[in-house]
Amino acid sequence: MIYLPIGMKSDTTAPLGRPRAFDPDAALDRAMHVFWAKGYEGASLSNLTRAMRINRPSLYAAFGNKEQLFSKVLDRYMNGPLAFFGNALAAPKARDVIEQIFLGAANMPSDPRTPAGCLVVQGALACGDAAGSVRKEIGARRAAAKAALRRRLQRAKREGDLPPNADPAELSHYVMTVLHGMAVQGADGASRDQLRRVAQIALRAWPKG
Amino acid sequence: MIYLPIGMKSDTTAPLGRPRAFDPDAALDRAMHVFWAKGYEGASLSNLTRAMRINRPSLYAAFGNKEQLFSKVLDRYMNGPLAFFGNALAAPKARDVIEQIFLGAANMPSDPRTPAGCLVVQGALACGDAAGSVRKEIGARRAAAKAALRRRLQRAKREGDLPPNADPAELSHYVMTVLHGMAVQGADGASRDQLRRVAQIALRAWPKG
DNA sequence: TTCCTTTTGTATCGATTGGTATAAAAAGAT
DNA sequence: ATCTTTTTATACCAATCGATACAAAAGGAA
Repeated sequence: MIYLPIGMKSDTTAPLGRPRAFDPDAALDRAMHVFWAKGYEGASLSNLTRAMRINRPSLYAAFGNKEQLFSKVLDRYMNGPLAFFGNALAAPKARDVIEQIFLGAANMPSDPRTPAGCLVVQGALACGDAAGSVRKEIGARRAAAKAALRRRLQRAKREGDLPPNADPAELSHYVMTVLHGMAVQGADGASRDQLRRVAQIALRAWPKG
Repeated sequence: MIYLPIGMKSDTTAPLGRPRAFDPDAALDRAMHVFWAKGYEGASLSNLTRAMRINRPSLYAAFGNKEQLFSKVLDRYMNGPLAFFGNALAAPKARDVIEQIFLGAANMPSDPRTPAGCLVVQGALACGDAAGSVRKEIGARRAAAKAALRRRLQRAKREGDLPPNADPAELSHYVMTVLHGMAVQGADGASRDQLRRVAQIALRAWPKG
């Protein structure tokens, strides 16, 4: 047995066994589109494998099962189409944070090849008992986003970026409400311009400097 | 053959054949709760018949099939839990219309025996191909509600109840966005008070005077 | 009673669901 | 070349899906 220096050669060589014939990330992207368009329950394994261009055993070997595949797709969705949310939190002023969040959501229907609406909203809002854990996980993602926004607004209040009578918890609740509502409008086919106008009106509710 | 005077006796006598052992409206209410909690796809025929306390052939004889049952449930839902929407349109001033709509939505989680969220939002937002027509119908209901609100706001503008620069179409779009967002919050377990506070903030976006 | 009509309960239909057993194929290791 | 390891493809599994066939049951009409 020879102990190789860490990260010199062993991790650049091909792993043992027959190599994969597909790119897992590309397959995840295709699975994301199916879940996005049909929801967790509406997406069957036949739908998924056909879109991912792999067969069932490959899917189970690479991603576990349908539920774990959905979870990995969710991770990819948060870091992809929903990355604008985390980026917006880095804006210097609270109002810019909100504006970026609203405009980011309004820009989602920009890619016509992308399904309408938001995976985190329409993926598993109401579902059967078998999908209960998926429903809880997707709800936890929504709750985490709201909590991150609330913390950002709490910071803004400490910095004097929000009026003393402003309530970060209530404001974050309002912003998430508009955001989720825009997701439903998007699922109904609302255009980017329509969503932008809604965002503009929603911003009027924001507390004045 | 004897021609009876219309509405005198023939419609008060029991119809031919074995009488029904269940109340169709009560069965519809029970089906509504199942669809409301699990969505169209997540509600199986076994779920439905167990809750409705009838067996499959009775369901098909009385309501057609699953899709037609859902449609009848939707009608009942619009005239029941969602009646506050149509009532709100009758308010004399536009701002009161919106306030009643928001507060009516906020009051929906008042009955703890009732499922969380809104059937018209979470019933079939994203679903498989088999439920495509249901998805279209439920989307048409949302569009009809938005159109009714838009017409009400157009009337308000004609009556001088809205500023000249206000756009009824955009405002109705905004109100529906908040409304649908509140439905998602409700599905996530938001309380009546939380939704009321959101409604209060959302009202700040309404055009002044 | 003897029809006639409708509902009820049981048992089942073919199709589809998520998930696997199995063996051939494709690579590196020895 | 042979062994090992992993992935591929085919075929299949039990369970559940929405939907029905069938006959017994329950009423009014004659």
